[in-house]
Amino acid sequence: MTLSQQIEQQILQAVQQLYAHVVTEGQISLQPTKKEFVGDYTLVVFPLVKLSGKRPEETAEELGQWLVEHSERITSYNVIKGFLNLSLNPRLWIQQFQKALDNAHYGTNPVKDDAELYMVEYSSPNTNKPLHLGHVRNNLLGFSLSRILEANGKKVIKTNIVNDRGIHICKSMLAWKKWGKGETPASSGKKGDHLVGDYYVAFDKHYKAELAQLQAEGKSKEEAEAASTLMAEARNMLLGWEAADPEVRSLWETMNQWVYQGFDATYQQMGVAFDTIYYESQTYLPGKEKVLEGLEQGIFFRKEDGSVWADLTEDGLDQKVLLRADGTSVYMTQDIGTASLRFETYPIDRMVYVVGNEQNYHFQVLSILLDKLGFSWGKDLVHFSYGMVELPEGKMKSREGTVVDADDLMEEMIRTARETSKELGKLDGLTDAEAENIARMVGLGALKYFILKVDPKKNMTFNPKESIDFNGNTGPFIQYTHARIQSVLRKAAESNFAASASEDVAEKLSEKEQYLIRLLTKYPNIVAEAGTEFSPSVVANYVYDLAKEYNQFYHDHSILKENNSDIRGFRLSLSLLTARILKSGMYLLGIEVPDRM
RNA sequence: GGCUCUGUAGUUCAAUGGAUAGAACAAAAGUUUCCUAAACUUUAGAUCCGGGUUCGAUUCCCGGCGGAGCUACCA
Repeated sequence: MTLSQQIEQQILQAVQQLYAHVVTEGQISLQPTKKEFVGDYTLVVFPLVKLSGKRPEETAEELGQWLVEHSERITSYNVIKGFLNLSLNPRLWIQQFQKALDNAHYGTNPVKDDAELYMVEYSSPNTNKPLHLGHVRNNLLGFSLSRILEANGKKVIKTNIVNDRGIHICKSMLAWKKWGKGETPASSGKKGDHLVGDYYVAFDKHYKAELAQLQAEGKSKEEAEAASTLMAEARNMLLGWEAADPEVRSLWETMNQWVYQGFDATYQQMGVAFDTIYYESQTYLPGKEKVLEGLEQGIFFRKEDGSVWADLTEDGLDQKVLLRADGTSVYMTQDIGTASLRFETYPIDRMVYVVGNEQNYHFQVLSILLDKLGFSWGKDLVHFSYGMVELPEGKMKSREGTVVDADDLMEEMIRTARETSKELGKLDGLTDAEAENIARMVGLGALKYFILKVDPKKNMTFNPKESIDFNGNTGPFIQYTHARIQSVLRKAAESNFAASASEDVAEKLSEKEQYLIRLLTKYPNIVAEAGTEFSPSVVANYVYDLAKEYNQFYHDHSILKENNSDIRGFRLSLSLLTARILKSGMYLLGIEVPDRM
């Protein structure tokens, strides 16, 4: 039982004794006392005045008196309006603190054999272009969420669905065939995903030129699109792919391999990984089967043109196409296939899709369709829906060249970190490799923290030129605090100063120290909240608060120069636990923290 | 039109229905003989509008207004 739960129990008793009413925990509103008031926990008494039949202040007074008399834990109280502030025996806090210190994995729960299995899908790229800013948010959220779930004792399988087939892929292939002159990543020195992306852009450019030409000849836009030979060739290539034409398949495999090598490099730099990867080319056929089975069972229906549909009007939605008139599959078909394959392979308890909120409707429909098909888990799937990343000038548009490339962005962040470190003279005495590693951690830390501190469901604005700072509420601020503590701990070790947590210091603590202890002991609640809310931002905001609080403490108190060894030892413990929690919290965000910077 | 999300300082973000709405950046002014100044301190600055529920509303409900997205035989 946690400290606050123990207090709650005693409040329940107090209410029962004083007012002869049995209340449950849910009716009690106990919260940590705000900084500007004296006390540890605050009981909001307004909800209880009906039971007491007295004014709020009077009720609070009575409860406060009873609690001080009957509880060893509560030493004093004060009443402000309807708020009863309770002060605890300071030794209780030292005990809590000691417990945290003794647990190397404080705040997280071990994953047991019988734990629930969560599968988390994220990233989900297309193989026709490199990853961009939108993918960055997706990847960071998916990866962090996986770690948060693990910290809450869940088994997690991280997965990715790669959209590796379709007309868009054929466009890149066709452009390469026409204008590539045999260029390869090796021959050009380009990253494979960028190289393929360049041909996707090249297709678009030539296609536009062709349309302009046709329109200049007097055709309407629609006529021009219908008459385009380029598009016809691309479609023809897709048919070739579907028919397993060896030449098309061979080119497809070659170019996809280039892309995967590029993606792997990006994922590695970003620090994210997957346990298993699915490819649309392997799941669309099983998806078709499921749809056709559904058709036989009368769950779906066929229109005169041959297309297959689901009627969701009873669910308040529209009709949804599942197979085109020519029998080919759509996005939904493939997602049905992927889901059923996954559930056949793994004993999944919860399927979590990390996908942008633009697809809310898609997942609403997917859930219903899976349920109709008889998959009991369908209605339980979780769409972790996050907001778009917008630029100051609005949405990213590849046609207008405003897409922020993931590789460029990371490189830019690391470069800035490198330069800043150099300017601040932080690199003295470090090898080049050490300096570079720090620049990498700091640059990526700044980027990741910037994105993860925002509530996932909100759209966010990203200004490539101004957004990312290294001061204030940022990743580097937290990393810096950690490095600073490590420096103190190194020096303490040199002087043979030991960390300790004697209860005798309890009465001697400053307000800052007391507050820091309270903040530190909140960490398990934060991890739990992040897990139930599916929200890395909860962790991000907490580690920032903690770092800020520690820096104030650090500024106001001497650690190594403190003569009283109990106090010095305690401050060392405080530093130690802060560093450990900062590191742990940042780990949950997928952010590394350096020991010096 | 319908559905979903969203609206907080100049800007980017916080706030289980609770006390005087917190930070950061930008602006102004300070702190280095002392454990890392990527730090610390101070000043100025905000809940889109109108109703309702409540002892209490940034939060919940209704109605406006603004922003984003979906409503594809693209993924």
